[in-house]
Amino acid sequence: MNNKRVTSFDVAELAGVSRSTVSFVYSEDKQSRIRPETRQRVREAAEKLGYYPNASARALASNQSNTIGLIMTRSPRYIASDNFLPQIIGGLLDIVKQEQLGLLIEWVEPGQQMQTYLQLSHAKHIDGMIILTPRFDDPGLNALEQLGIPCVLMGQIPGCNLPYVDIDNRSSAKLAVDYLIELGHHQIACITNAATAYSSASQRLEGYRDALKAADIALDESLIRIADFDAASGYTQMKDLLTEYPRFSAIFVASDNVALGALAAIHEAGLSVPEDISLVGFDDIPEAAFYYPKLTTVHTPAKEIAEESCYLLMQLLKGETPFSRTINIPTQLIIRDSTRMIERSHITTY
Amino acid sequence: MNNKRVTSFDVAELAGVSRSTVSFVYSEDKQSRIRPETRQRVREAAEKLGYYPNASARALASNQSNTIGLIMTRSPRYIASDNFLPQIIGGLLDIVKQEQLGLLIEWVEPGQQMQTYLQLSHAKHIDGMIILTPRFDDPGLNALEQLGIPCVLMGQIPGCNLPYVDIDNRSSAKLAVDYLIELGHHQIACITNAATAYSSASQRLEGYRDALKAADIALDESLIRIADFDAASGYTQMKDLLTEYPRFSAIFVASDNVALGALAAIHEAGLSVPEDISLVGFDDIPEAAFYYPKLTTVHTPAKEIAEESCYLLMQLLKGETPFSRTINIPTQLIIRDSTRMIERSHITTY
DNA sequence: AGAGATTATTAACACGCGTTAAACTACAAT
DNA sequence: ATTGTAGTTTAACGCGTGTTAATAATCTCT
Repeated sequence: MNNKRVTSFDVAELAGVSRSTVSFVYSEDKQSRIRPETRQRVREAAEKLGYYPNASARALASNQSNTIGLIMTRSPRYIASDNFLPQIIGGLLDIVKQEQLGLLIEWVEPGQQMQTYLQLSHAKHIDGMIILTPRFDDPGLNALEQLGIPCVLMGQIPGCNLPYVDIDNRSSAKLAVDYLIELGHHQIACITNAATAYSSASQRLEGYRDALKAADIALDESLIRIADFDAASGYTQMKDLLTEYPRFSAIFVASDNVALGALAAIHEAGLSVPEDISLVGFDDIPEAAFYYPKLTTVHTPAKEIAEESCYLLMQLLKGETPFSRTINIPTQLIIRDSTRMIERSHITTY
Repeated sequence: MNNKRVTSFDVAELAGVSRSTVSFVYSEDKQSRIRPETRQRVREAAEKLGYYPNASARALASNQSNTIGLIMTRSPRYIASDNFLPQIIGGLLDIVKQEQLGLLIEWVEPGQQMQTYLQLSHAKHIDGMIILTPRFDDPGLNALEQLGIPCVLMGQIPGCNLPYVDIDNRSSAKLAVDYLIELGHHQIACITNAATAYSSASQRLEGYRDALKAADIALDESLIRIADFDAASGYTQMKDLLTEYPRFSAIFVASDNVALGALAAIHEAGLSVPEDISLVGFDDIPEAAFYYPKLTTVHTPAKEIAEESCYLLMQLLKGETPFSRTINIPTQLIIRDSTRMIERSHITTY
């Protein structure tokens, strides 16, 4: 670095105007106040000097950082193997670029939520935040709600009045299991996508229960396993299920990531999908269409969720009252090759 | 928001000290200057008032934002289906949290690189940046180099003197193809991980060429296909390869993501891996061990790469001269189930 | 041409904190 | 008591920009 930083003062000097004028040129909304030829002169001077407005100074003076935060509620270890995440990030990056915003990524440790949220919002490094996969047991959410900090949840927490964008996990899961039942399956296992402290996990599990109930199938708790976001956990849980309690002809795995592991365990046991076991996943991550077999799964429009969350947050930031503080994105069951009608031989009598 | 923001002035007042003292308490390095009991009083006052130092003001005054940027060189569409990315982000998040830094994510449009880099660094929203998968044809890199902006490449560009952290793509790829040759394969196809403008793609392709050359196998250009990061492109390219030129017994796919699509195309053609075609991937993403069949692939320590990049950048930020400005992380061939000795019947004579 | 109305520009303060150099305190040594 | 000294604290300035209220320039209309 040889030469000093270029400030708006230098630009003003070169353009023969005052610093305020330069500032006005750079705040888009009031452009009408500046005569076009003056603005042109300022822009040229800025270009010549290589002037870029200092973000920190702007943030300090205007009290907004033009940056939003994406807050994740799990540790990096689980972030590293989440194939749903890139879709969210991609979706956000798209909008954020259009809107000239920055995107800051953070994660919170369980037990530190309250402090982290408060710090993030008060430090004003970010103007607002999007919280990915919120947890029931997060005491920080109440604080956010009471303090009225701009915030959008990606996922819904019952009893929490924060704005959110989500799919209807429960009915979507029911849809998936309904389909298995429709194919003639009665003994249907379930592996969750994550610990039930995560709202999406417990809601999907509820949907599974709903479907069984609606079809008058007795719930067998031993057919339920809890996974942990990634394929490895799906593998473990499926293996366990197959050795402990192998009497099921179909399974609902509440996350494609987890389903990949489950598939591996099934193959390893010498069984095949869908011949021996029908499997329905959840999320429809881009890879699901290329798994072996191609996954029947619930399509979750990740990009849309990201976009809606972002727009909703932006409305809150502008102080506008959004049309609705809660947005539900419809899902859709995608039928591919991992499911089929039950074989006669699989039907066990009670 | 009912009450005004709490500033260091308020804390100072309540603690009965001056604002400077508060500031000293919050800058760790000079804590020795403040008497423990005074510091205690300040901390208590801060706690009572709910004081959090304003990030923008700090950044402005100290000329450092304590935030680093992760810059991606492709569009959100390709970010959304990159399963290598979460590992990088997870790795960075880990370090960044320990070091109390922020992580800002950005992407650059081709053609806008120069401007984007300059803006990012001059606006001082970030102190330095990590550029993921740099491209040969990126004119912005020169600018970064000449201006001496703190920056680390994740990936190496020949002729570019910016600090980097990378694996040896070329020799790693050679290793993979050597293994196929060792198994008796002579007709070996290749699908790249991305366009050859990305250094990793062209380097891996070079490694493929090296291996063939070393084994005196004539290079057949028609066995080479260019993919585009994701499974979909792998599927397309493989399908094309199988219809256009089906005479190969093995294939090197320079990315596990792409390999997943390739596998699907192979299955769809009624062939199987490794019986009909042996396949070696690259990256060893966490899912590779659960693909069907489990992928033989080159393990790329993503977490380590992320960590080393982060540490290297931090050294540059502190003005320290790092032990080495270029770091190479060793890779390792992981042998699983997607490769095997060639069948006699596959050996064609020339 | 001159008063009034409009528009363009500027001066001056504010944003909240880091940091240097100076001022103050307490205490030991003279 | 005075001086010296190390240890604490503070006053005051600067970081680069946004924004308001006031001033200057331009235009409109009679």
